[in-house]
Amino acid sequence: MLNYKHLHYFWIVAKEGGIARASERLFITPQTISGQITLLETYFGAELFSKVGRNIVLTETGRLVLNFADEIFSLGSELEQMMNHMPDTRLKQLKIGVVDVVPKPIAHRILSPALQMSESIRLVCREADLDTLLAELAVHRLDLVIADRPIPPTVSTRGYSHKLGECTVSFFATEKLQAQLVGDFPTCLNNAPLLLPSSGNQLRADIDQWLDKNRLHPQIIAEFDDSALMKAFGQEGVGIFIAPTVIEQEVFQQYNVKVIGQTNEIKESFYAISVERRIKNPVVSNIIESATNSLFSNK
Amino acid sequence: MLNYKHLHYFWIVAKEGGIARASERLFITPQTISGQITLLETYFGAELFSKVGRNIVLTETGRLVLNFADEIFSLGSELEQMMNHMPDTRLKQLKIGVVDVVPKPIAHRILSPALQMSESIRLVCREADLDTLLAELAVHRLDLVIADRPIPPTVSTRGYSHKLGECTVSFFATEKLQAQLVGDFPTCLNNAPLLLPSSGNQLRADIDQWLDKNRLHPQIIAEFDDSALMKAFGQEGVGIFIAPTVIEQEVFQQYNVKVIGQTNEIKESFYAISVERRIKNPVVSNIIESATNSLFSNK
DNA sequence: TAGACTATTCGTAAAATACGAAGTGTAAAG
DNA sequence: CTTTACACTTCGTATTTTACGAATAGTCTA
Repeated sequence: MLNYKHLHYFWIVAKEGGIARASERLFITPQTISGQITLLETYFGAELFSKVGRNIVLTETGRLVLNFADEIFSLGSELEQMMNHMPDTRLKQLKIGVVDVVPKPIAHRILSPALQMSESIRLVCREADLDTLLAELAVHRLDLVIADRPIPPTVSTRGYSHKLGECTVSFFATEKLQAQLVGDFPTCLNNAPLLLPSSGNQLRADIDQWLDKNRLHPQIIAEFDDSALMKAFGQEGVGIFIAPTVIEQEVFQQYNVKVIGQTNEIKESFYAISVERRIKNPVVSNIIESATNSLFSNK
Repeated sequence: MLNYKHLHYFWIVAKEGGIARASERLFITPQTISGQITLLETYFGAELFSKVGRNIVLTETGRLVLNFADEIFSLGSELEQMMNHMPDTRLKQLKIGVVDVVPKPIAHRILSPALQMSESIRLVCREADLDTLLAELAVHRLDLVIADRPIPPTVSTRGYSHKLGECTVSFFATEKLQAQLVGDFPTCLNNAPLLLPSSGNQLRADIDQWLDKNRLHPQIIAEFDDSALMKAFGQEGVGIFIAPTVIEQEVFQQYNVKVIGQTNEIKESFYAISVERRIKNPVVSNIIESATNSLFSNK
């Protein structure tokens, strides 16, 4: 096994041009360095330095080795530098995956308890589709996944879904678009332009079922994986979109739209998915507990 | 100072996915590895692994460090591999610089004693102009320089010139070119096409002086740094060229030309230049001795 | 030729690394 | 639900590696 300490001494000696100068820089006596370099030469089975006068100079082989040492130790010091400039990572960081169909204000409500806890923690949020996040959860790259549905039985990943709560949804549209609608809600949805979550999401299935049951036939303009992107389109008056009733206020403010109707028949649910049945991480259990108790209760 | 042994254990553990498996591969007990990795984490001031169940997994920081470790240790094993496949470099290699104006057959004659010695040595020849070679000699990248002149006093480089011998030169030309010449040698050189070593070489200075003294005015077609290149041009009948008389045979055979004349007034000398006055390398001293004694004596 | 300088060898001291014994916590099997 | 097996860790001690002081050998400079 190559001894990197020996190689390091060799490197310094080669760069300083002598054992004496290297010893001054390393605060190590010359005889030690000399000995260690001899050991390295024995290991390699090749002379790295040759004596000339009272000095030593690199042999051809030595020059070859020096090239490698240069690369190796510059990588090493790069690594050290990186670690020095790292914000102290020993304070726990909590890695959360949020399925992109979950509305951002909801995600914020669910996660905010983590930031209000006494211990200072770093929240690391990652957004993607459910499959991707479950895969990362499986290899412990995530501590928790926030989704709009429980873990699908078709997925091989092990995991436990904790229901956080459910809420009704409202339909939003810009004032201008609202004026063009004919009839009352929900009849007015017929032939109206509609923006929907993409297939495969729980909410989408519920919406489709509800539309079917009520014999409503809107014009589906677009489908989105990301709820925020959908709202951005909605803000431009492209179509009607759907969001949880509890975040009406945020949606009004942020997107400048109005509610055109609301139904109790569609419920959007939210789940926290973890690898372990019994949550051990205190922060995670706090999040789940808070959400279960008060997320959609009296707010 | 970063401990590369610790980093190496970290690397194996990360790649094997656990301390237990790493310990089997390294033939080192788990408790040692565990301890060393803890030391590395303390040094970095960051957790590299986090426990999950009874296993450990990389933290975000750990993944970052792993990237560096990957590069560092693949360089290391590349280095080891290189050293394993190296022809045993402990057998001495003799690095010789040959000034390019020195005719190749002469260089071969001078150096051949080195290859016939009992100890097996590797001869490393480098060809360039005198200045370049002297610079490399100064930093001990060469053991000896073969030149056609002693070390110039203008050069700051320290070094000692050992005269190896001198010899007369002959003028060569293709048969066809020879037929076109008018008059006897050396008068025939007037207006004849001539190929010469480039300025700055000792031989060139001698030739110029000789031409001047004999009131000869040849037509100088081209100048060459490299004697072999000059002969290659001569072979094509472009002009007359000059080479040591002692290698007439080789020149006839190789370049298909004939001698048109010879003078005792121009002598080409050869020198061995070393850094030390007293030669200590036995092979080098053998070369110098052999050349001094028998290079141009009775061959 | 003396004195300064560089590298080296040797024996010993200090530091690091490795191991055995024992302990903790987790997951899987009975 | 208990038992067993497994993965990692802690502690004290043995071993190996690394570092140093003293002394040697060779080289350059004044």
